[in-house]
Amino acid sequence: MNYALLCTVATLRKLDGRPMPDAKLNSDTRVRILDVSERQFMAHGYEGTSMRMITSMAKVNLAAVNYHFGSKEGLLREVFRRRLTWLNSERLAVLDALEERAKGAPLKPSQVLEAFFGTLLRIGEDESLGGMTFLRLLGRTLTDPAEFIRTFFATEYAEVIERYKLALFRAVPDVPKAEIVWRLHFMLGAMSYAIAGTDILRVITGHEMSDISGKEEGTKSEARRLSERLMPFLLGGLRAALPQFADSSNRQQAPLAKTVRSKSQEKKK
Amino acid sequence: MNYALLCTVATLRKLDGRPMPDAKLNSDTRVRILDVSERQFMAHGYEGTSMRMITSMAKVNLAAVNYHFGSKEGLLREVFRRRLTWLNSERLAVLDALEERAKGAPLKPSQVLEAFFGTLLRIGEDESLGGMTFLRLLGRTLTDPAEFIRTFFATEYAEVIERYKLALFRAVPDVPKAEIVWRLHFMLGAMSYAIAGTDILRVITGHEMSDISGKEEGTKSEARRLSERLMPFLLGGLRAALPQFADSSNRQQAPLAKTVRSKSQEKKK
DNA sequence: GCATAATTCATACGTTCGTTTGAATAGTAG
DNA sequence: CTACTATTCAAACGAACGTATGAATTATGC
Repeated sequence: MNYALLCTVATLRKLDGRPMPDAKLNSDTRVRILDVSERQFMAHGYEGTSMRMITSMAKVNLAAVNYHFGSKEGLLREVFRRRLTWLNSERLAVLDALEERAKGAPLKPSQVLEAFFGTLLRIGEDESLGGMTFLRLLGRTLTDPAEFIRTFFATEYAEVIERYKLALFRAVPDVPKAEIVWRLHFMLGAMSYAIAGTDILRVITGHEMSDISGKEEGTKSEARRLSERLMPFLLGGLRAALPQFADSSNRQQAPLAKTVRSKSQEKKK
Repeated sequence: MNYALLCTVATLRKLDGRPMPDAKLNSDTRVRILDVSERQFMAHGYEGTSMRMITSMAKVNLAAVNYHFGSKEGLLREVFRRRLTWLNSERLAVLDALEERAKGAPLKPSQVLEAFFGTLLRIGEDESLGGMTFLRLLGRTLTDPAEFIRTFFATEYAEVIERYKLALFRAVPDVPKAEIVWRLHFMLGAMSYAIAGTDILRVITGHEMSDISGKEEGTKSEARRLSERLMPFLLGGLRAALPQFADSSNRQQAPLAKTVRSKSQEKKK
């Protein structure tokens, strides 16, 4: 399995430590498979995309995927790795630069969010980084229940999340840390979902959005338009007023709508 | 295909218009299949769940699904329909009650959000409405790229979205309508993602969240804890300061982090 | 140019998929 | 009981799945 890796190892041994030429890692076949896979996984999901779809559309032999990536799982991992390594190292670099310039002072919340989400959304403007295709794929895959996908993302994101969590703790000192973690959670969700773009809203109200915003923003990329809307929303949510904790007698506190239970059909015990 | 429906039609004709007895629609086999499917679709996704998983786990014959629901797609639709019809009619009823009580005055933003998201989250507290299992399934399926799923949700949600959109327009008059639609979009995402719960954050920082919040909230349901955190975040995002539109010369306005491009690896043209 | 490694190719393997079929059984109204 | 409908069941269908194999082809180092 994965003969390409075996060959690579052999080559490396012969090259005696010198870095492997990019040509090997960026062969036509490899990138064609990755490009097509990115698009197909985005359009049909991981399980909904077959190797035969990919190989026929990429005009390569059926066995090519297993040769170059070992397995379908290996292919998906590589599809993400080639984008995420850039993204997350860039995120760390941006944060490093900001903190260095701040000379120890806490960053502004907007700076932290801009560094984290702005860097991501820049991918959508740059086709060589994956463009909107990869952004949509990312948004949709973050909620995929498959185990190997979850663990892959967990390890791939661990360092970045940790760094930005700490930066947010310092940037928003008046919000409890646990609350910030929750809100980071929510912000990731708002972003993924907005990016995925498979939602109901676009079907129903999509016209309005593009109509109204289309006046002066015709030249702007989809990613930039999204970013200008998303960042204020995230900032507002991050700095929102704290939830007033109910008094310890937590019965009958419920604001959850139970107003019209009579109107709904009777509940069967 | 779908012999059960054929039988149903025949029965209805014999019953001459009288409502069909519930026993037919709620046979043991039917609900056992639906319950198991709900859980399996949640855990492994639609494509990742096979009919043999479902039927063996529900202890019914393999052909039972096709008999009762016609196809796998029909099964998924029914899994959602039996929960969403309650959810969305309840949402409409709650909104009706609120607007009636307000006597024509605009509702408060918190009321609208509470009606929309609170009603949803109440499902998580009530096992007979689907509980957290269904909430997670819903969150994960909302980003599923499959066409028949998207169109199903679009029609299923159309009326509710339209009503709540109008309510939000009136509740937040100082935010442009197009902006509100975007933010409704973002709020749906934050909620779905938070509900889906397969994210990176829970793996990395899950302990902290439950540690800190676990003092006095041990008795609260998972859905209620989520709701208390989510609603302030959504409110803050909904009412956030408007994005300052860049002047029409939209070049070089970019706040998108391009600070440390030198640090990242050189970009190949 | 020759030997060797790297890649491509056609083909096949063994599974598993969703669905169908026709007979067997359970349920029900007259 | 009888006639009929509704449901369950075991078995099989063809198709599509991910992967493996060994020969053929191309590229590479000396």
